[in-house]
Amino acid sequence: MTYPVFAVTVDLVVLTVREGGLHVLLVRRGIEPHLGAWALPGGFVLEDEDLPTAARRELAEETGLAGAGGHLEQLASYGAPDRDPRGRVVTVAYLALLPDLPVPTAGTDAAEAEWRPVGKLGLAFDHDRILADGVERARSKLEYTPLAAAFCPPEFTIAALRQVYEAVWGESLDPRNFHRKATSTPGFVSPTGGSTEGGAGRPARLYRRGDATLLNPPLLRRRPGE
Amino acid sequence: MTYPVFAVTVDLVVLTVREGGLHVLLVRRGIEPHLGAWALPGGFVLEDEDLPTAARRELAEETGLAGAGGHLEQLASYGAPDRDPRGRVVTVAYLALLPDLPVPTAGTDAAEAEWRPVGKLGLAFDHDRILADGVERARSKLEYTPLAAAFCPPEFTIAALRQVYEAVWGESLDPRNFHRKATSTPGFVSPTGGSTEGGAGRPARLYRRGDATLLNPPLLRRRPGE
DNA sequence: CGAATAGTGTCTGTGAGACAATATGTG
DNA sequence: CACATATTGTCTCACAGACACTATTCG
Repeated sequence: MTYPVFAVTVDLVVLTVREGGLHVLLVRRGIEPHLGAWALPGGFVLEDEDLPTAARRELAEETGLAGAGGHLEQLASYGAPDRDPRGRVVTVAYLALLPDLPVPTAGTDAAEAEWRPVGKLGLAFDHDRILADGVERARSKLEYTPLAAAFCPPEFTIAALRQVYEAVWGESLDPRNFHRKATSTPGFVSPTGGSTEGGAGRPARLYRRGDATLLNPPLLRRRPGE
Repeated sequence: MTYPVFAVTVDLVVLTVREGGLHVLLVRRGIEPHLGAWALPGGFVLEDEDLPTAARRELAEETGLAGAGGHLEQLASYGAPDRDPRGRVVTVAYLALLPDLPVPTAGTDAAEAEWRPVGKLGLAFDHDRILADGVERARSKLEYTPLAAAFCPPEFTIAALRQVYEAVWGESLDPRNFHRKATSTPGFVSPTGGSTEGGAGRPARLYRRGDATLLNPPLLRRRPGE
């Protein structure tokens, strides 16, 4: 008895916060199918390569940045029979959260790459769906984990952390209550001792990411209409 | 340029609550590799078959039960190069939550099938890891979703629902506080109007699953040592 | 009635959210 | 000093958890 043959790819939902909004890294496809369309970065899993390894390799190739302080996790897999005209292709999607970084370099298969605000983007394949799943995952994870810090540089202010929440959730939070919550939740952030300088207003203390993996208690977003 | 060829399987973490504990459905393998070892039920994805379709088909084949009131969702994918000696096999694991049902019938590839309490089981392939991920997912989901009802028959009592939580989380909950919480959280359960009869003590009202997809506020478990 | 289980009421502590007040920089 | 931003304090309400109490059935 024989079984169908598949190709396996990894696709990346690479998110960052810039200009007050959540942005995703897209590449313009340089090969068929969907030549010229925008798509999530990704590529085939190689012989003898594990899935997380493939994801990290693609991330490095497409962004030129080896997960500098960011976060990478598996999102979900997609394998509808007609999702790729070349044949049966199952893609394992990964979600990456990165600090705001210079415009990425295009990879081998990609003619161009750029950050785009998340939304209805008309991407190649089933990438709109994958992006939507990734954004929803990121929104949820900010509630229960300290991952918002993955969007920040190694040292950051409480205000910067709050702006991450505001950008990802698309709602504004009270700076005073957020400050108290962030600094009092065990393991969320830890002070570096340093402060900002040169800006307007009182200097802010700097923090780095704490050692907790789960926020307790969580930081729940407002649930619209429930 | 050519790319590696994979086989794709779906494996199922099928959980139920029986005898006060969380149990997983295992099959004894009837073919190589790992002939005779216990493993999660699963099989190859067929030509022209979507991943959720394959998962539902395997669930029906291995349990003889077409998701009667239960719940099925994708868990994660596993694709280490050496996870299957036959070659590159990526498996997409699905998590199924079912009410307690009669002992399942063995499927085509399985010599036997039975419910086993979850724990360290020494399963074939990387199935111990997959099982652990599935159990952890189930534990988390009970906090934020009304999925505990997927472990119950269509109509159930609040006490039965509480026993699901106690079994999955492995801790005991105050029946009175749980009752108030379950009945006051919007969309968690809705009364059928009926009651139990014949048992000891006051009859309990019957409920069915509510229409909420997310519990608000959530029902948080005790976090050990955080 | 007594045992058993279902369901309600009350109290207390914690934390979220609204918002006043204070601290400490820059121009 | 005026202004801007950071940080702390106070008040109130909602809810979790502890637990007394009432309700309803069976034997």
